[in-house]
Amino acid sequence: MSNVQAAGFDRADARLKASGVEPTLNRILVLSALDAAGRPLSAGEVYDRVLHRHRVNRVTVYRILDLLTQRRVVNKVSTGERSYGYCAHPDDRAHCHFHCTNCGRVQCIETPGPPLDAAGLKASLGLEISNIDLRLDGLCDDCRRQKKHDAS
Amino acid sequence: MSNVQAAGFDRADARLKASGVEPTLNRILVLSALDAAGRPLSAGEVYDRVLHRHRVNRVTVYRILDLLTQRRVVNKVSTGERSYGYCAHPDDRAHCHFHCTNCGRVQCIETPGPPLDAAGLKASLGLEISNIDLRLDGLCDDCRRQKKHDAS
DNA sequence: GTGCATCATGCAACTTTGTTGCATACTCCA
DNA sequence: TGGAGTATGCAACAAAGTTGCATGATGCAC
Repeated sequence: MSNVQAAGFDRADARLKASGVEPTLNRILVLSALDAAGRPLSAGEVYDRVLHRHRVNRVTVYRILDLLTQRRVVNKVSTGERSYGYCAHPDDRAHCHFHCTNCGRVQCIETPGPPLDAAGLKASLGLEISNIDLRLDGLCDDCRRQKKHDAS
Repeated sequence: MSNVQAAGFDRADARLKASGVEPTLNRILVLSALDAAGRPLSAGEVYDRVLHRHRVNRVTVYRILDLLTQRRVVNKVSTGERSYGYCAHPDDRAHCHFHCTNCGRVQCIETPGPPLDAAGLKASLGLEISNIDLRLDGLCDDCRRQKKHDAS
């Protein structure tokens, strides 16, 4: 195992413990896969990546993702595709997600400031808001270049 | 048929024509179901409502919803649940969606102003953004009251 | 150490949601 | 009338997620 991987495992282990979640091997593998990806992964993608290192059941991955979402270790985010994405963020920096309608890829975008005024919204609506999910759809750089190239 | 229904059909018919979509009976029924609901409906819900008036195939409903989404007659929005929601808005007023994590219901929320600075985001990110999907998760009024009641 | 409770995982079967391919029916226009 | 294009139906399929139950591991009391 490379040092990078080992460090990822340690980090995942620590985050699980800090969140009061028993750091089993499967859970560590799930969390470090998400962490390493740096973008939201679907449950299926997480499953594939964990399976690559260790025999695990699909249902177990779903259960772990549910658990981590509940404990707020990971975020469950809309991807614009059929399934939700899961995304592990090292901190609570303001960010949202960009979904390319052409290639389907989703990436995290760190906005300069909070993209919207959550506190103001909560106050003006009088609703108890626990989570905000913001997704932008459009063409990613690659696809835009590709289309320009095709057109010329 | 009540006058309200008839008016809904006429309105749907007009909107389809205005968007360059052939106003078939199925399409009118789909659009007026969405319009009457006043909140995002899943494809399954739309199917049920249309079926209630007229024999139609499930696939046809999916195809109509896709078509209307493409033509921007309806919005496809994240619901926080397993399936996407479709929502017909009479105009482009700023709005987002609220998803109750307890009962699962989704409602449209018209925000006093645009909830976020779309133009600014587009400019600062340099991405071509065609759609913005903003969802707030939390407890709706009913569920909050219920929980308070249970606790006391 | 033995027995018990609790939790994590595996497995199979199932449900829900959405898609595809192909056939049929309808509409419009030459 | 006939042919092109579009809308719909139907069956089969695929993907994503869930449920119920069995097994295995871990920790604690005795």
